[in-house]
Amino acid sequence: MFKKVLIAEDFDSINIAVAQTLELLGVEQIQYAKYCDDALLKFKKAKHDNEPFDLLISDLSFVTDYRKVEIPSGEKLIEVIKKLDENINIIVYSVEDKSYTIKTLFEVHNINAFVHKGRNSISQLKTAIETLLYGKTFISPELVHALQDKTGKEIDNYDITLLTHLANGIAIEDMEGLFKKLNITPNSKSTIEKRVAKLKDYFKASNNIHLIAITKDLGII
Amino acid sequence: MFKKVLIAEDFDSINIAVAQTLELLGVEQIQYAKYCDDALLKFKKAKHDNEPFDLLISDLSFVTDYRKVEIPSGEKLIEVIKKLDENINIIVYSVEDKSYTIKTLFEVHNINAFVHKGRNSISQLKTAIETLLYGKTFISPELVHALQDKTGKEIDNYDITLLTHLANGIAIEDMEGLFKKLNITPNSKSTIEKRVAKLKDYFKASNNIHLIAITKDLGII
DNA sequence: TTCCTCTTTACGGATTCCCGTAAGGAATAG
DNA sequence: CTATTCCTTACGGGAATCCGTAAAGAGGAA
Repeated sequence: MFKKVLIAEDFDSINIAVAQTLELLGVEQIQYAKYCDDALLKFKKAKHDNEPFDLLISDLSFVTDYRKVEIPSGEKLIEVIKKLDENINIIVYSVEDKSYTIKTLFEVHNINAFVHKGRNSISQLKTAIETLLYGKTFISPELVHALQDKTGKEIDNYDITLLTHLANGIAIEDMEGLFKKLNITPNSKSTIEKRVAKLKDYFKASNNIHLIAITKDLGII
Repeated sequence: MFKKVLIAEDFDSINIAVAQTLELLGVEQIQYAKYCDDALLKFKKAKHDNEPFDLLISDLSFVTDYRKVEIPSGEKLIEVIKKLDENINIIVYSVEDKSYTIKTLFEVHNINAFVHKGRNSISQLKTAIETLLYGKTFISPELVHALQDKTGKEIDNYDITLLTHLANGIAIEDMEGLFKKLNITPNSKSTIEKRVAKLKDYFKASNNIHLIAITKDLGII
């Protein structure tokens, strides 16, 4: 079993549950942090003391509050920690279900497991930990499709920028001028109209209002 | 202290933490349900057995999965349970922070407390429970502002219906016919246009797209 | 009733959206 | 080199929107 585990998670209730789970699994040393910055500090201190963590369990999104932070997200935290310790095991424990994000975590950041917060996530977390001990990777069953799914690959940053400005009340009429000012290309009214039409087609929206409602519901903007 | 508490919450990790908290507070009987439908069943059974719950702690949003459910949300669950037992204490434990939603919960559904899931929500939950024992209501400090927010007071059901259909892609052109079919008055294109204009003015939206984006963000639709 | 006010309808013009077609330009293949 | 393809840009017409004004209807008070 892992000896020393670090939990990075902002919600106190989830911290309690994960810590309890680790205890029941026989983990001897459990530490947790509600901010990524604190997690990094604890990680560095442990490494410096020659008692490094052998497992990190991290959330992805952290609520921003009054406190000013350096590391805003779990993804960034993982990136930083991986640079400091190539061999640490990492489990992401998150509500995230976007295939693009999950794919990036495995393929770019080399995480070992992705456990999807949900109705049975604690037992999945246990399974993930045991799977890691055998040197294998784990992903929640309901998300295995995400690794081969290509949804989201077709929506790029340009689309998201466009949708965001649309949702902020910018008329397509004015989008051309705005994009030119922001140095975003392509920026002709015609191409912008075409791109919006493509998005409407893609999301099966009947008009621009519908499109914004749908993409907001999907959390794309 | 409360004797018998029902938890309605889909995430297992949060269920564990809330149950542990209740135990530490000395609650004797704790039951939990991961689906609203199950929560209602347990509630009815307890009432039928003459051993009713005296407190419900409920989430608001429940992830939909393969299972077909009757009650999709915590709000609906609260509505149903309140009809069966006028006097039950209700704590909503949710990540929700939209003032309209929170205000509705207190003013329409008469909940007793709203605890905002976050970094210190478990201690807030304890405070909420103790506050309820004194017959008072509780809301997380970071959300007290939500209750005095004026937004939503002047928005009636007609507006919400209109906005919802707009968000579903119905053109104003077709709204007149739809409203007549649904026996909603007023239903002339002109009046509908005026109402939409009023809403745009109220929410400071620059066009209909912007309007839908804003009202979706506020949780009105 | 008559006056007054508020709401609902009706109508029209200016603007914007929506959706075609077509031309211009860059990259690639043969 | 030309041919092809893909992307961008230009332009125009019909549809829907946005935003006025004005008329018709509903309800209340005296």
